[in-house]
Amino acid sequence: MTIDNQLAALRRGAAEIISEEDLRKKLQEGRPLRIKLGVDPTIAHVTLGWAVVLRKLRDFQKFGHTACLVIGDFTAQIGDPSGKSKTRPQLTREQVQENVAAVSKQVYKILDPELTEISYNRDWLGAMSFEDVIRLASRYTVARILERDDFTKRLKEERPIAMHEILYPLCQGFDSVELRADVELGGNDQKFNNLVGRTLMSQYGQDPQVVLLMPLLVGTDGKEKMSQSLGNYISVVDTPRDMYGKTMSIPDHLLENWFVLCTDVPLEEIKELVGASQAGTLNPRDAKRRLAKEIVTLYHSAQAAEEEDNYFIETFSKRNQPVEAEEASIPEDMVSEGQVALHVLIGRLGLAKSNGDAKKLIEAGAVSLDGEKATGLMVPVADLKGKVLKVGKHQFRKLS
RNA sequence: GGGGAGAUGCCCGAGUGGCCAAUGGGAACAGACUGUAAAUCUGUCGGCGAGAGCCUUCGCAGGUUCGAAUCCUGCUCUCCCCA
Repeated sequence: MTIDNQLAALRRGAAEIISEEDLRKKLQEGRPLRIKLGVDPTIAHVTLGWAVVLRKLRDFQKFGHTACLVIGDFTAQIGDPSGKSKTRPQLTREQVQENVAAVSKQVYKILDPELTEISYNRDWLGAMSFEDVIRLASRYTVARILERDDFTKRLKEERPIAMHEILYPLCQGFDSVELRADVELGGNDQKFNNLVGRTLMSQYGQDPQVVLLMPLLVGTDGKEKMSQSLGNYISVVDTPRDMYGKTMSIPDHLLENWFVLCTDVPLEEIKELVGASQAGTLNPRDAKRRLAKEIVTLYHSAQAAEEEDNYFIETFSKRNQPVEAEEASIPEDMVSEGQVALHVLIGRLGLAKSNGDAKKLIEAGAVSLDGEKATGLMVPVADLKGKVLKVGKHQFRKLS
């Protein structure tokens, strides 16, 4: 594959490459490049948002380059200074390794393990003496650190900035020095940190890394970036049903963004799909169905995607009872005098946050049995068995 | 070191002794409408309980009072101004 073709593939979806010329030069050297990606050890899921960057990393692997994952077990104590997170407790190496082991199963759904190298930044950051820290800190100025958006904003809003937070970008930058990274990948919000890496590398006499930034994937809520803590995410290990359903629930304006960042559909085709749905010649819903199928195919299978598409049309478009719903049996101890308290049952089945919540849902008309709205709380068991209980828009249980 | 302001429910923000589980907005959830989209309208929005009601919440710990988010004391944290 020619360098131009490689570049084109790597450029797909990228928000910014600093700089493309540098990247070209590095690619021309013909050796396996070291592509760095920082990993937050506190995460439990690989979300589609993170997958955007991982998929880009995989693109590099396809061209024979090495993925260098840096587990930020040291930096996690600080927490990226978004101002939201407080200083977090130090995790033990064991805890971190457990998390990493759990998450790497998901990561390798995307990455090639053969070309992946994992390191922990506590190994070098934790070993630094106070003197080392001072020396590192002297390489950067306060004014430049405060250029970072978060800091500027917090300063203006009179919100606190702790001393250690301003060291965060330096820590991350130093990782690049330690790893001798050729390229650092990141979400667009990592731009500042990654550029610090460039500066520090030159200061330490290294060839500065190329920074490749991917746009942030907007979450299912259509507003915030997809993240675990906001709950607006799809995990790569979500069931095909959830994955498909959540995708269908994203706002239309996300279509293009998601197609480009989450699928391998060629750009020209995406343009057509998006154009047609905007022009009204294609129902945006159908474009979204395509998107949902692509995503399910990627993480499960084409067959699963087909099945979920059918299920979706049958259950939601045609509003039929689901053909197959998860079975749930009514616990014996809940039956008294032949009656069952419906809200308690819903609570017990985990379909609502609490019994009180379940009661409110019933009052709001969000609960139905075989399509009939439930009204009372006490229901004879006989009227429940064999019926499909629906709670909210998409939770179904076949009672037995 | 000195002076001033502040900490309220998921978030923002009212509330200065009883009518406060706490106005309002946002978020969230649900209903209608739809395409599990958007917009709009409606309802819910601390927990438990069939219910009466009970329990927990207004930075933390004590105190005053029949009664405190509201008053007093101590503590913790944050911001601003001066040095």
